Amino acid sequence: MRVLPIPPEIQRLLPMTPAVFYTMLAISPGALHGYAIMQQSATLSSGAFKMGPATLYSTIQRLVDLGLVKETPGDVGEDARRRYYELTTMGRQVLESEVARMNEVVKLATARLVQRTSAS
Amino acid sequence: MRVLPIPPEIQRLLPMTPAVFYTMLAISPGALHGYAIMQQSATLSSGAFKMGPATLYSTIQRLVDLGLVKETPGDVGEDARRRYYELTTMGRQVLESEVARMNEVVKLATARLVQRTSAS
DNA sequence: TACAGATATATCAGTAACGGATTGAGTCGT
DNA sequence: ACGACTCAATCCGTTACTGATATATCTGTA
Repeated sequence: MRVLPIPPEIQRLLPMTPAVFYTMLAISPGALHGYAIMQQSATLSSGAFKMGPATLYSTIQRLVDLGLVKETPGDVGEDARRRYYELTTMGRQVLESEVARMNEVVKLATARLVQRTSAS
Repeated sequence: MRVLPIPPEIQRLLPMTPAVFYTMLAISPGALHGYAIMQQSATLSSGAFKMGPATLYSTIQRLVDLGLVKETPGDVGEDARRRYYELTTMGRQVLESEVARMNEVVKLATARLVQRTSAS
């Protein structure tokens, strides 16, 4: 399987902020419209992360500009207001690389949190 | 082992931004001074995350104000400029809860990234 | 003891990201 | 045809981040 190199302007947004990460994670199995992305983000984080509409739409716009997300037509006969977004191939790779980084960090942090010294 | 509940004003900063997370992770095994925190953050992220001094010191100040980090005296006879910071008990709990969240998300995301649909 | 270079803290000014509130329009049940 | 909900979108203020820069101190070395 071929993996394109991630260009530097994309590298700059790694590690991802929570808004970027949950937005991309929400649409990773398939296209979703904005409102659904908001709801999915809350669900995926067990309610810990609630994105407002301003954050959502500005984040989507940024990701589209960067070529990580693209708009796609929804099914015919559906709510005409809905605008669907999905990951591009590069978007998927970037998300995968972010998940890999998080996986490393979690292992590292788990080990680190054992060797405690002092605190108050 | 007793675990204090995390107050709502702290919950608001979860999920953590990269700057907050790496700062806290850097000092999790024991107190470090600012400059060392900067270097550790870069090391812990394999060079992916490089914090400038402005981000570092404003982040530290915020964490001190929130009671997650406190300044502690360094060893005598050391470089007098150095100011050391360590996690408070609450800070450690918050970091632990963030790591737990990340662990969940990684599992969830790994599963999600398998069930791919389409992309370009 | 003077100098160079690395270490270390700190702030400034600007930008990027975020968040709450709100608007407005379309959908659906009754 | 009314009200409740869904959905996209933007306004405006705040928070967080960044690069550049300033200032001082420490360490080695010649």
